[in-house]
Amino acid sequence: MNPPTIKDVAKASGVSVATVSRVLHNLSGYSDKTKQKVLQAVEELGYQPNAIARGLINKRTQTIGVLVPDVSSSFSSEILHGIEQVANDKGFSVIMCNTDEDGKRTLKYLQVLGEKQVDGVIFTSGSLEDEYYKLLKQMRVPVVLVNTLSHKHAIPYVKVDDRQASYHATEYLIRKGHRDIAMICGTITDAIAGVPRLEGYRQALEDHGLEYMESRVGYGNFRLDMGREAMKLLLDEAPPFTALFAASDEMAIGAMGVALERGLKIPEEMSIIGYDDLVFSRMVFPPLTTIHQPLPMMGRMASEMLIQLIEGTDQVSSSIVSHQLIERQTVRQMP
Amino acid sequence: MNPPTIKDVAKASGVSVATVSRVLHNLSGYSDKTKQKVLQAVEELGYQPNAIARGLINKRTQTIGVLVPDVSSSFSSEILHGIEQVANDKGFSVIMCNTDEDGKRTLKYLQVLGEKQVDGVIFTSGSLEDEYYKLLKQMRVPVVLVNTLSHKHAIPYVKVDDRQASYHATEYLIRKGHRDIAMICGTITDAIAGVPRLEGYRQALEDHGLEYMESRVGYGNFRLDMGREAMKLLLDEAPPFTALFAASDEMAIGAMGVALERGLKIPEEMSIIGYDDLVFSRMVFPPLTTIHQPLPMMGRMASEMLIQLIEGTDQVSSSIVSHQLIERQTVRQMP
DNA sequence: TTGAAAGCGCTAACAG
DNA sequence: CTGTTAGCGCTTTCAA
Repeated sequence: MNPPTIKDVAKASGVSVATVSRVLHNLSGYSDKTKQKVLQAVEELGYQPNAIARGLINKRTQTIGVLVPDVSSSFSSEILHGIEQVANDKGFSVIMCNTDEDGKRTLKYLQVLGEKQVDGVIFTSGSLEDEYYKLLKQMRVPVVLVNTLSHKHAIPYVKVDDRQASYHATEYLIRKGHRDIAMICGTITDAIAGVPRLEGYRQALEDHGLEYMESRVGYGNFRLDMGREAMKLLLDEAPPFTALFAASDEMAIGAMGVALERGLKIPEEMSIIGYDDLVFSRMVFPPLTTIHQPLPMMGRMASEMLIQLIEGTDQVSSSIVSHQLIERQTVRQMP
Repeated sequence: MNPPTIKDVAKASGVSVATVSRVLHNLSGYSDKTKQKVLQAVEELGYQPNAIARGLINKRTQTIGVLVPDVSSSFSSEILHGIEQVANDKGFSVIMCNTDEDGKRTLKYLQVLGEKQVDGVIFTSGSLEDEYYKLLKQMRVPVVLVNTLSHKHAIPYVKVDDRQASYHATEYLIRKGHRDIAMICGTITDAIAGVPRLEGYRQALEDHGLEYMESRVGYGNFRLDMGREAMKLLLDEAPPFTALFAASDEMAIGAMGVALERGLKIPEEMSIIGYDDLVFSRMVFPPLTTIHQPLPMMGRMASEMLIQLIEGTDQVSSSIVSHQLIERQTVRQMP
């Protein structure tokens, strides 16, 4: 048999569907006796409201869509976790969309989210292309950005100040007595996460009277393997350096591996500072000193903002969350 | 204005909604001319079908629910990634539910998934309690299990043979010449992932004429910190050992950290083999030798099975996927 | 080749 | 306090 509907409950309890609906929503307008009857029927039939039917009428699905570049990365999944947490608390489900950083896929997801009538969407990490924006606009639902932002469109976001954080990391190395500091930066075509980090590094160097040397910066894509490659290149071809700032923990750890393989002691002979503070950064040995981004919290904040918007708040303001420098054991104090 | 509906398209193209529906679904029964008109109207209005309304009628939402204990863990998110991938390919969205291994939350999620009329659910890692089963049954949709199984209920699953894999890991250590082998096993109350791994270890020892010593097994909960604690205890109180088998990579890495902190060289003075092969296990230094579980693939398989079931296949068979021993650099060949 | 109409399960006036 | 009814946007007979 088919699952029981509100009609079945009505019949079983001898009242109308309207009344059933009323007691289900705790509205007023029925006697205590009917309430009992209805509740009992609900119980007996094992009735569950149909959220689809409800959504059709309310124009609310209590569902949000979240786009992430790669769920299986620690980075994305920590944010996702935060998002899911508050969404669930506030009665929203999350449809998770793994874009693979692929435009086609992203577009398709947006399309589907639209058709599924999600109440809002959270877009994480990556640049919000015009095409995306167009679709998003078309779906007429609130959007919030996490770990990215749009210069072109006024969309609320949650993000740390990369430039400042990079500056902080570099300056820390300088304070520790390092004067020859290399950097492995992320995708350089990435205006959001790539460029500002490089700038922060450069600025810190200059502010402290240290020369910025193009030959001391390697380029990666934030991932481990590119961190390794960049480190090899740096070690082979750059002017010698005693410290390295990597624009992501993955790259830092990759670089660390290369250094260790070459017999360099960390931090005695090579200091390394990362960026992100992924969960496993404290697991490696020696534990990685890094810039902490409060990923789960950023997810939670985004979720909260989005839901406020959904519930009718006109405006929420973007949030620059503060990073934190976590000292562990990969940076040495120079004599 | 409200988003355009099929009615608007009908009006704009001067035909009935039935006809619009027909061309949208590529059914037969309209002239080429009408088709053009309709398509043009769709285009002009920017019409998007409403999947909610569609779902109400079809009793199909093209959505599945996935329950994971902790998205932010590498373990869960790798499986999730696999699931999402094929789901998306086959036109399904995934609602992700983070249970936190909490019964109440799980129950609530199941409830919501039921109300949202998902077409199926995938349950990962953890024991399928009777209460869960009851709700699942009530929602009348197919279910598949990943990285767990149910002895009580006949539900298809995808899983590696833990006992065998543990045996394999232990035997490998023995082949490498180790005779004093400790183990850190997972939650011992976990009949699915805990006990069998311990048994495999024990069996391997016995089959090779080695004594199984209760004092050489530590207990953890699969997580890093417990791995650390267990290792400390083992190092302090167990009879000396040259090799360790940890029932999860996290614990292996935790144990590795402790060994390293105490000045033990890995693998020269302490060999370690893990279990899972999480992405970061190759990132640590030295890279971890471990039992590989094809997590993303298991996710993909589960997704495929579930969708087959949804599309009407009567039965699918459970799948014991094979593990693989990945030799990296944490196990030493004894002289 | 087309359209009218019933109805999916529910909510929300409106009328008693 | 309670029931009737008109949709929500769509699919699908059934007739034309």
